[in-house]
Amino acid sequence: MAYASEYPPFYVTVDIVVLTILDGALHALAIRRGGEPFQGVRALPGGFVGIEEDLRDAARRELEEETGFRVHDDALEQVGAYGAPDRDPRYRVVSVAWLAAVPEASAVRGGTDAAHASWEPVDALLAEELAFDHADILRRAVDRARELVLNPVEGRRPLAASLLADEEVSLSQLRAVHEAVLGRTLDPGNFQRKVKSTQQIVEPTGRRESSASGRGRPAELFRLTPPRVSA
Amino acid sequence: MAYASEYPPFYVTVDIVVLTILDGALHALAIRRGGEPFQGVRALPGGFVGIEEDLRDAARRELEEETGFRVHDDALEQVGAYGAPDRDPRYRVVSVAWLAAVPEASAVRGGTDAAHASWEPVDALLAEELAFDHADILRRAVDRARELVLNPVEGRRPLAASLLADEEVSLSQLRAVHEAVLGRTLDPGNFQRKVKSTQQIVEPTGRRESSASGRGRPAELFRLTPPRVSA
DNA sequence: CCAAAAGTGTTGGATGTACACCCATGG
DNA sequence: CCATGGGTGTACATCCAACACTTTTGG
Repeated sequence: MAYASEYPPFYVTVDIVVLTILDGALHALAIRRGGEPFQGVRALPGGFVGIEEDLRDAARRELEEETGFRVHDDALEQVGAYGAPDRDPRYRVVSVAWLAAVPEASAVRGGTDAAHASWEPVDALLAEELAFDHADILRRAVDRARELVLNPVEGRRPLAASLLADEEVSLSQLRAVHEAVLGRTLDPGNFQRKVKSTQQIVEPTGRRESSASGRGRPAELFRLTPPRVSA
Repeated sequence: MAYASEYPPFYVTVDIVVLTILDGALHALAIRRGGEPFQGVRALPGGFVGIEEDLRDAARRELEEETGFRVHDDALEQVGAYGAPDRDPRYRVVSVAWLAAVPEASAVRGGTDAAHASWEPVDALLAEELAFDHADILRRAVDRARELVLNPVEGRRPLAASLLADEEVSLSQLRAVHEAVLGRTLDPGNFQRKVKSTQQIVEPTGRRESSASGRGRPAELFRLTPPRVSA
C-alpha cells in the first residue's frame, strides 16, 4: 500500500436498530455509554467493522454479540451511511446503520460488550437524548420498518414475521405486531382480508387455536409463509 | 489517537449516479477507467472523501468536479453504502453511493478528473459490464429515481424538476421527463390531472407556449413549485 | 343469556387507467 | 380541411377505510 498515505483513513462501524415487541409496544435495543463522549447517555448497539468483513456480516456479528440472536442474512436491512465529520469527537468514523427485527421472546443475553443492553420503548428513546446521531438513525429505521410492514418486499421474510416467536400464529397476533410497529390500531376485519388475499404472508394450516387462550371464538392458525425463491 | 491502531483503517469514497435526459432517454454519467483494476471498463464517477468533509459534501464536490454542475444540498439522495471486502482488490474501501439529477442542457465540462466522462444511456450501461459493484449501485439508483418520480418527497425539489433546464415548462415537457425516467409512456390526459391536482409540483403561470414550438395547440406554461418550507 | 373475540358482508370514497372527445394551432 | 398535440369528460376497476353483522367460544 504505497499510495495509502495519500488518502485519509477512516474508521467504519455499524450501528444496529434491533426492534422487538414488548408488552404490545415497539422496543429497540439500547445501551448506556460507559465512557466519554456521551457518558451515561443511551446509544444504539454497534461496533467496528473487521478489515476483512462484509458490512452486513459485521452487523450480524454485532447483533449476535449483543443479543445472542442469529438472524438470516437477508433479515438485515440497510438504513444508510452516517458520516458527518464531527459525529464522533474522537476520530473520523463513518457508520453504516442497519435495521433488524427479533421475536418477542428474545431475552437480551448479554455478551461481552453488552451487559448493559436493554429493551427500551421506541417512543421513549425518541423523546430522550441519544448519543451521536443515533436519534436520526433510529427515526429513519422506524420509518423504514413502518414501510416494510405496510408493504413487505417480494421474496424476503416480512418484518412482522421476524417479530413473531412462533411459526404458527393467529391473525390477531399478527395484527398486534403490525399495530405495535405502526403505532396505531388496525381494523380487524380489513386486516384479515388483506393478509389472506396476498398469499405472501401466511398460509392456512386448517387448525385452530387451543381454546384455552381467551374469551372469544378460537382463531384459525396460520403458518408464516417462508420466503419463496424467485424465478 | 493512541488507540488508533487497534481498529482497521478504511478508505471511504463516494460514487455518484448522475442522471440526465438526452434524446428523450435516461442517461447517466460514466467514466472509462484508465488504470487497473477494471482498466478500460466503464465506472461511475466518484472519489475519496476528505478527512474533514461530510459525505454529502464530498458527493457534491465530486459532482462539480466531474460535470461542473452545482446542485443544491438536498438534491443528492443517498442510495446506500457498499463495502464488500473484495470490492476493490487494491485496498479496503467503503463507498457511499448517491443519486443526483441535472438538467438536460448540462454539457460535461470535464474537470481535472473527468476529461473522459460521458453521458451513456442507462439501458446500455446496465447491459454492459461495469467496474467494481457499480452495476448494483446503478440499478438501485435507477429504482430509487423511479420511486421518486412516482411520488416525490414532501418538501423537497422533485427529481423531475432537477432534470428540467427551464423554470417554466409545459406539461408535455414534464411528462416527457417522467416517461424517460420510468421507461414507459404515460397517458397525457391522466398525467395532466395528476400533476395539476397536487400543487406540489407545478403552479400555473397563466401564459402559454410561444406558438412557434410545434404542430398542435400551444400548451399552458407552468412554473416549477419551489420546495416549500415545512412548518 | 351475555360479553368478547373471530370472521364475513357491504358500502362509499379515493385513486388509477383507458379512452372518447373537444380545442387550438400550423400547414 | 386535416393532422397534431393540448386538454377535459367519463366510465370502469381496484383498493381501502368504516362499520354492521354473524359465528363461536367462556363465563
